[in-house]
Amino acid sequence: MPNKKNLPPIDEHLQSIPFFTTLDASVVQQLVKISSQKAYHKGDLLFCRDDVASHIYLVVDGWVKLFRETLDGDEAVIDVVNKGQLIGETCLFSETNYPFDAEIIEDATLIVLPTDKLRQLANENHAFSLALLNLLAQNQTRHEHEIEHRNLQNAPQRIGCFLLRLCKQGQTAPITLRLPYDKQLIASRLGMKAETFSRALAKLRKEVNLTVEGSNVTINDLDGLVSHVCAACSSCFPCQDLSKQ
Amino acid sequence: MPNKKNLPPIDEHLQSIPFFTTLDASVVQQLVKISSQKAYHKGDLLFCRDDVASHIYLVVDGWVKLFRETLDGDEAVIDVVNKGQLIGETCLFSETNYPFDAEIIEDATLIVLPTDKLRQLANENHAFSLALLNLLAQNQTRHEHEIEHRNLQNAPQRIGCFLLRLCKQGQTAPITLRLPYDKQLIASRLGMKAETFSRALAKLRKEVNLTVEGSNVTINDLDGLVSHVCAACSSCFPCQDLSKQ
DNA sequence: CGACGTATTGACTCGGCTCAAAACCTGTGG
DNA sequence: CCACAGGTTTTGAGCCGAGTCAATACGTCG
Repeated sequence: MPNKKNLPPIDEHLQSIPFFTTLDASVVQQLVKISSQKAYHKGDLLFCRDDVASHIYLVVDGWVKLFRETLDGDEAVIDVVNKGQLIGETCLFSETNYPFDAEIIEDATLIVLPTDKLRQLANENHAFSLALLNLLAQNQTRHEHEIEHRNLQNAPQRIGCFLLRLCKQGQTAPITLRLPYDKQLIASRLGMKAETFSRALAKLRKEVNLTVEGSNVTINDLDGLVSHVCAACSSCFPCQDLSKQ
Repeated sequence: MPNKKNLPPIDEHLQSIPFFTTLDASVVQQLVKISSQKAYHKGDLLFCRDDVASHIYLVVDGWVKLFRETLDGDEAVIDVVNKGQLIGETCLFSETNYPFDAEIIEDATLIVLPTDKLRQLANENHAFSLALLNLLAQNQTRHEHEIEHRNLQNAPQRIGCFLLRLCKQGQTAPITLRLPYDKQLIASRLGMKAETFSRALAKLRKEVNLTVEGSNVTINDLDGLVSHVCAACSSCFPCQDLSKQ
């Protein structure tokens, strides 16, 4: 599954990842020393729930689905993460085993970090702990919003919200964007079924003037979309806290 | 609203709170020095969303509702917290203003901690940062489960899950417990309406043999309840990770 | 006892789910 | 270049769980 060929050096990517930019050079150097970079392909299973968490991962590129399966065979998508996000970071502290399954859903490049070394680094290096605190605090806020969204927004609104979060800060008027992974998965990511997604997107299309062609979506009336979506939310676009999805 | 009369010394409570027991005496002393303890009454508003987060709080006793309001006037309950839980801790790091409203819903005693001092302590004291990391990591896992629950469990199952989490580790056979706050709020905490709660509890009562008298609930068939509830969840009772609600 | 807040019940609506069929894509091999 | 196979997405019909609104019951406190 993983391959190691033809990857640019780790340092090169680190600049562009928010989590690392707050760290000073010496810590980054230590991180580079203990980490490696690997490429993964769509469909690869990164790890399973309850496996001992020997490594945690930082996404350089691509998309990874984090999910759980119930006894009934149902699946809950906890999150779908991309560039700049850590995977399995809770295992550095509160638990030793992964709390979910992780699957690559778009070809990905990940930085692989051994848990024990990282734990040690956190114990020895105060600055690194503080960076992690920042990250976890941000995650917490993000999760709280997620709970709110799944509670108060209906299907079309959740989709609209998802689209808005794909927009780059400061874009205007007609915005065309490409859905980052297939509709099936976006549906689960938003806590609905694929059929519901399809119908809800169609509804949204009419109500706020979207153009949909395959996985390209154009927002023709940004203000209209915002007022439709953000009425059922406690924050309003552009919701900075949530910029990282 | 808050009053200061007749409260036992802070130190006395700290022993019993998990977050503090991992800290060594010197840190606890520092915390005691900068903190005060206050009593609040049902209905008090602790703080509002977007207020500058001058203090964060540790619950010694009582229940506090954390919630958000949308433009539409709808309300989403993010969490309802009690003994041992921190309130507003994300404001130490990722943001300066409270991300939700907080209201006292059962008479409460809180330890009040000034944000700036606490931030300073985290910056100076590595052990304290590590304790916070632990806490935030635990929170994250808890929130991820919450997302799963609201996704996969139906109303009766969510109620059953709530009841199970009220059980103390190791209890058996007929367990009687008292609902910690009114049914209206439990309903919102579980992401449903009061009427739905009422009907769903009635349904659960028949299906797994509960006895309900006002706010006292007796679980007559623990295994039955567990198998009914935990089928729609990726964890199974007793789900240790979630012990703190 | 009456009054108010909380909880339950009833009748109805509606959003999202299920299952099944059709349409649409994309890539492959002839 | 077309035909076909596989997956993905859309559409349709019907169902069911949860929400809504309004009325009733219950409890508790004055």
